[in-house]
Amino acid sequence: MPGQHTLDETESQVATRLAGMDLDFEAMAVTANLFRAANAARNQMERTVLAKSNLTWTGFVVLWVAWIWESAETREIASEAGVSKATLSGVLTTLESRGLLERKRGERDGRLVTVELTAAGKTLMKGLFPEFNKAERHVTRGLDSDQL
Amino acid sequence: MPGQHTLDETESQVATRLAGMDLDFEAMAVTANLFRAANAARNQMERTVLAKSNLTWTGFVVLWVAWIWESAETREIASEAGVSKATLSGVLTTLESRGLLERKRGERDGRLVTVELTAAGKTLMKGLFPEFNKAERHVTRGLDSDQL
DNA sequence: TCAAGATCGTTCGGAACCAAACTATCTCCG
DNA sequence: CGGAGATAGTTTGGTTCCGAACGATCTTGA
Repeated sequence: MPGQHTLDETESQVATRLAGMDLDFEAMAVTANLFRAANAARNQMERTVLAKSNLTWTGFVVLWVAWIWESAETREIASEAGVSKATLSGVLTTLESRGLLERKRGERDGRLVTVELTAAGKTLMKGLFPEFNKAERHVTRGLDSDQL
Repeated sequence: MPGQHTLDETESQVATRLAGMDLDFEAMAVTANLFRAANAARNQMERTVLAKSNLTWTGFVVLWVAWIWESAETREIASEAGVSKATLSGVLTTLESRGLLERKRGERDGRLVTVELTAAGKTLMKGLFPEFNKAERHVTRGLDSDQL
C-alpha cells in the first residue's frame, strides 16, 4: 500500500522542505489519508467484484441508486453518485447500450428524464450487491486507524 | 451537500429494498461516507484553489510529490498519487507541455525517468501550496463527524 | 557471450470526467 | 396570450483514467 518511501521518510522530507511556512500539517495528513483510503478501497472493489461484471465504480453507483429508488431522476442520481450531469449523461448512455437501464422522458415535465433498471439490470444488482457488500466489509476492516 | 433525499429517507428506502439480505449496513455507510467526504473535498479544492492555476487534483499531487522530493522517479510518483503509470504518463505530458516540469532519462538505468520541476513549477508550488493548505484546513474542519 | 526473463515508461483504445455552450421545456408575469 | 428567464439534459472539447500490448533496457544464468 505505501509507496517507495515509508511514511516516516515522507514526513521528514516534508518537514524539511516546508520549513518556515505557516502550515497545518494535521489537515495535510487528514486529507492525504482520506484520499489514500478512498482510492485504495475503490481500486480494490473495481479489481475484484466489479471487474467481473465489467462495471466501473461510477457505473455501479448509478445502477445502485436507480435500483434502490425503483426509478430515479438524473439530477438526483448525479448528486448521489457525486458526478456532474455531463458525466452522468455519458455513463447512462454506456449502461443503456448494455441493456442495464432505460431512460424515460418525464410525462408531466418534458425536461426531466427518469432512469429505470431493466430486468437484466435488476438481476445483475441482485446478484452483485451482496458480493459488493462483502468486499466493503473486508475493505472497511481496520480502516478506523487511518481515519484518525 | 446531500442529494434530493435526506439521509434518513435514503436509509429507510435502503432498508426496505434490501430486506432479507445478509448485509453489513455499517460497512455500507462507512464506504459511502468515505467517498462522499473525499469527493466533496476534492471538488471543493479543484473549484477554489486549483482552478485559478488551471490545475486538476492529480496534476497538483504530481507536482507536489516532485516538489517535495526535489526529483522523483515516475513509478514513485504514480504510487504516491494513487494513479496508474499509464495515467501518470499522460499527466506528465500535460504538465511538461505547460513548462512546469521536465522529464530526464536515467543515466545509470536507461529505463528510468526522473521528473524535476522547472523554475516556473517551483514558483507555482511555492505560492500555491500554502493556499492549498489553508483550504485543506477549512475542508477538514468538522469532518470527523462524517468519519464516524 | 548472449539469449531468456524481468522491469520500466509509453502508446492505444475506450470509458469517465468536467465546464461551457447548446437545445428543449417549463414558469412567471405583464 | 407571449416573451423573459429559469431549469433539465445533452453535446462538445479537452483532460484524466485504466488495462493491455508494446518497445526499450537491464539482469540473470548457462
